[in-house]
Formats: sequence, structure tokens, C-alpha cells
Amino acid sequence: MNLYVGNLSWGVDDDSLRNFFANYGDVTDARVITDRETGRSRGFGFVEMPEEAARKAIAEGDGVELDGRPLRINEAKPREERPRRY
DNA sequence: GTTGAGCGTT
Repeated sequence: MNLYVGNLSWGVDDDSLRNFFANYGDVTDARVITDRETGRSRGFGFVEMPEEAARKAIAEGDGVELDGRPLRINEAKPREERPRRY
């Protein structure tokens, strides 16, 4: 299950997210979205984990502060195809 | 050296 994590602090990274969500269950994948051009964090990320862990993460982790900022956790939209120019 | 809603690179 893909999870969208927003309101992240600038200093958080993939490992930090994985470590945080690992408290609620097994983390399949955790990635903080950094700006592809500058490489700086955009302030949000995505975490993939089993539904049991995901539900717990949303219920328990949503609103919990990480690095001084409350996390916004929601189910992520499917990332299959991106709008693109014809 | 900055910023703060929002859904990612394949």
C-alpha cells in the first residue's frame, strides 16, 4: 500500500522516513521526494508498506511530529502514468 | 544561507 507523507521537514531523508514508519510495521519502500533539479527536499515523500502497517501508520503516525513537524499521512494516488505532452 | 502546499524519477 502506497502512502503519501506530507508536511515533512527539510532535513528529513528516505532513511528517516523508513525509520519512522518502521515503528508501525514493515516498510517495503520509503522515499522522500527531493527536487530532481536541485536535489533539495520538497517536503513530502512516499512510503510503501503492508496494509496492516499502513493502516496503523495512518492512524498512529498521522499528526505525529518528525523533526519538529507533524506528518501528513494519506493513501497515495496511483503513480502509473503521468500527464505528458503529445 | 531561501520555501511550506502538496502526490514521486522509472
